[in-house]
Amino acid sequence: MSIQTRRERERAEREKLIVTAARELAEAEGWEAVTTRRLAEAVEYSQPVLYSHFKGKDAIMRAVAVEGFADLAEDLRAARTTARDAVSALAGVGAAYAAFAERCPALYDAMFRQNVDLPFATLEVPAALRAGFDELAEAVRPHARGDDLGLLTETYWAALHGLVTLTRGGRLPREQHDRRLALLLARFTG
Amino acid sequence: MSIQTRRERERAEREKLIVTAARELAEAEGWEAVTTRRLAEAVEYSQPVLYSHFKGKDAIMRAVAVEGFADLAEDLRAARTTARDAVSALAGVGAAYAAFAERCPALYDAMFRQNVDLPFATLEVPAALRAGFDELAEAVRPHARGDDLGLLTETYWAALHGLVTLTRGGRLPREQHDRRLALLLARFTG
DNA sequence: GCAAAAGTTCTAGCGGTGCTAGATTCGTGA
DNA sequence: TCACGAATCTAGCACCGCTAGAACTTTTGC
Repeated sequence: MSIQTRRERERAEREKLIVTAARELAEAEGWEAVTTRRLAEAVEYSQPVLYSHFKGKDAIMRAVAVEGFADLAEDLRAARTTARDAVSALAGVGAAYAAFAERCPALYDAMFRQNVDLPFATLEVPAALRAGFDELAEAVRPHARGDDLGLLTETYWAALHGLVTLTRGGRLPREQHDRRLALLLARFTG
Repeated sequence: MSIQTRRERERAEREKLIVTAARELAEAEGWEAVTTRRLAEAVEYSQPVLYSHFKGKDAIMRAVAVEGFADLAEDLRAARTTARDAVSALAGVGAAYAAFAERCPALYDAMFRQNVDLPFATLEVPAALRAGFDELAEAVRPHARGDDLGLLTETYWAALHGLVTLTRGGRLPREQHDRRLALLLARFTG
């Protein structure tokens, strides 16, 4: 049992190394710079090793995304629990969400912009994702009035996502970003 | 002057042909299927001809996007002008926007998801883009209350964009799409 | 009318991509 | 010590965006 477990441990460590290297390279130079050759060089293995861990490049991006869900959930939780009242809680999670996207653009892309099919609707991965969504939902709850909480949270999330992605794509001028967040907040807090 | 103008006309026609072929191929099989080789084959010219019209593949996508701005503006205008009242006008442009994104996903991607720098903030291209934004703004105006109209319109637009992209990326279940639009509407009409 | 010049389009190829088959090296158990 | 099985690498496939230079066509000057 010893040799086998050591091997499995080493394998897991190397997998983690790949994911971390991919994330760092993506954050430093964008996902288009994350090629299998450069990634293999970064972890000091040959390309085929990547494929013994992941089915392909998309699967690596997905693994990076899953890491990100946990980070985001943490940020949102911190923002919500330190807020004084219901309004500032919703404002806080909104600002935290936008700040996360700003701070880790490549990670955010892997999580929410990648076209590849993440198991969003399934039960497997989304533990951390679900946690993040629940944080949003708790912040939204006091302002739900009669509306369906899940749907309203999804709508608030979508609005944040839209603001974040349009701003980063150069479609919205960054200067007024905070004012747009404030407008959104006002409409959701009534 | 005759020969010269005929040449220019033929050149313009071929350019139009390239853009149309790119748009159709993208809509049929997605942008990842639009390679310079396949596109050249579709217009029955060799690859380098594409580069005598456009600087590169990104420039072709941009040309497709510009076409789309005009189409979208038209849809939004139709939706707004046929609405009975201020609330149904805002609902109408929202639904029209979402329908456009649903009907022409590849075109929508070129317009609003592509990372390449479209001159959004400049004065050159955005005639049609500006027209579309103005339609949104006119629909938002009656619900602006004291808020800055431009910023509020941008916020509404971003919310629509978020709903549309998250839904298409599989992040939000499509079934409840209309209910989310309704919730967004309710929050913006107060 | 015809060769030279100008302009246009093509063939062929560069360096890169994601991915993989088959050779090779390595740690392991008899 | 050595044969075996697993882990890893080398080398290569088909494709990508893009371009230099050859080949062809059209226009021009005589």
